[in-house]
Amino acid sequence: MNVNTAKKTEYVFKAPRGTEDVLPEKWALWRKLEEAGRQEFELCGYYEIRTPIFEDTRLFIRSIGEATDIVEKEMYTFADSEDSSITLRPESTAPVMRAYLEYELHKTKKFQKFYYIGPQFRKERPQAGRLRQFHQMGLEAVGANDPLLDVETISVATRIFDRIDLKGYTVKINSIGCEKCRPVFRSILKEKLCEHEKALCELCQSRLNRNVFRILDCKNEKCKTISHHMPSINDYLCGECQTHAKTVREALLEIGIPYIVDAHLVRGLDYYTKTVYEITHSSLGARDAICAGGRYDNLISDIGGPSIGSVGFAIGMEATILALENVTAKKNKLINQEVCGPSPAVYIVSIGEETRKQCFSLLNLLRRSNISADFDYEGRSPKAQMRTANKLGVKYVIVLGPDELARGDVKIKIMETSEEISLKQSEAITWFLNKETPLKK
RNA sequence: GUGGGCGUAGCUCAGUUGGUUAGAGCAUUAGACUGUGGCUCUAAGGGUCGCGGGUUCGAAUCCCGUCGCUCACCCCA
Repeated sequence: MNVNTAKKTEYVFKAPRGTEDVLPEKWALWRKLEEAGRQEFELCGYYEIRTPIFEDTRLFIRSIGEATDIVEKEMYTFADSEDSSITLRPESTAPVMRAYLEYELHKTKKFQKFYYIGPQFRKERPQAGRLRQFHQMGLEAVGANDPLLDVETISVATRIFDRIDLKGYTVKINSIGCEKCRPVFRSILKEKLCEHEKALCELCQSRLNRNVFRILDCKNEKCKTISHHMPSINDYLCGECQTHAKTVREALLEIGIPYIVDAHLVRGLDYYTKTVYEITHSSLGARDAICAGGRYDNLISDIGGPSIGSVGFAIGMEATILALENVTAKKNKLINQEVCGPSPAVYIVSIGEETRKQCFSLLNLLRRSNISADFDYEGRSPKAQMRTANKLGVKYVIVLGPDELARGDVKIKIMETSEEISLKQSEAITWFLNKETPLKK
């Protein structure tokens, strides 16, 4: 039966807006990135943590900030009982911190390193590299104030990108001060910008009261000129923040990670302090960040824990994969083979209905011996089965028809050379197991 | 939430100032080779031209609406 006979109008369901299916042919890229991440995280002493996909809504309101866009209009929030509201996580830092506090991990060991990989949810209008269900891979180093730790996290991120061979990324860093110096800078900046209020774009005028720092990031030419003449946060950092920033920059230089200091790099969330950074990729569009992170010394106390400094980042997996595709000329299929290898190693071709049972039995013997194998479930002609075997890229085909059955043997065809050999059925498994190239998955 | 662009076969796309029965390549299936893959040749299947309305003798083509996708703005790990 031809699958195409179904009328298109019968397919009424589509993946919800802003979500994406990762089809098998593209899965290899995800797997490559995920495995590179796990290897690097674990190499550096980070342990995986898995938190729920949804949390008490109040956790995000408290950590992200009530007046932010995320909380105001982008969260997937719903009631799960009369008096409790839950929210699909829009980010994972707060959940990780919640777990850290809930199990009082800081009491057994103050300093701990975690990593996570998983989906996040935000109800935004989708665009390049931005989805409503998106995936992040990130780490949180909790409970230490050492500036070298900030550098460690940056180095982990860059090595993950190096592992997947992603060329062309840029590390941008800045310091946004702490709860001592940041408010001072904020009021000075606001005061100076108010002098130019009328020259600012409409949006920036409203930013004056909501989020002054973002004006520094505006793309409007007029605003750019104005903000160019504004003081830099770096001139207002307190002694401690200055030393911290200096150490971070020197250490980056020392371990050979190129970076640029971007005084206009600001983070929207209130919990960031001191070091903030972003890794961008030039091949992406307007939304060019593939990793963002920084230090957050106030978050834990904000959600009811002790005053402990931490630093973390999140890698946007969709954006990273987009960037990787942009710089990789190869087709997805090739990458697929590279990562997952041809599957399976052996294909069994049955001839005639009466041999299928024996073939199926042989298939299971192979699999029990850890040899990857498959066979035809569509009852197709030997020729068609061979074609399938070829497309799969198997190294060996086992042919079992009435002739072989009568003699009690099987024919093995080595695809690369077209050479065929006959073996007793009982010897076939041993023959495969003795091959130089392991056939195990 | 705001704005731009685009919707033709499974995929990538042609389709003339509006004119008979809407095409190609790739992919799929099959034959040439009825027990054997790749290469080649041949053939077949696959379309409500996103959907609805309008203009017209006549619409894939023009107009309006709508839905979807996409890019950008806003915002942002």
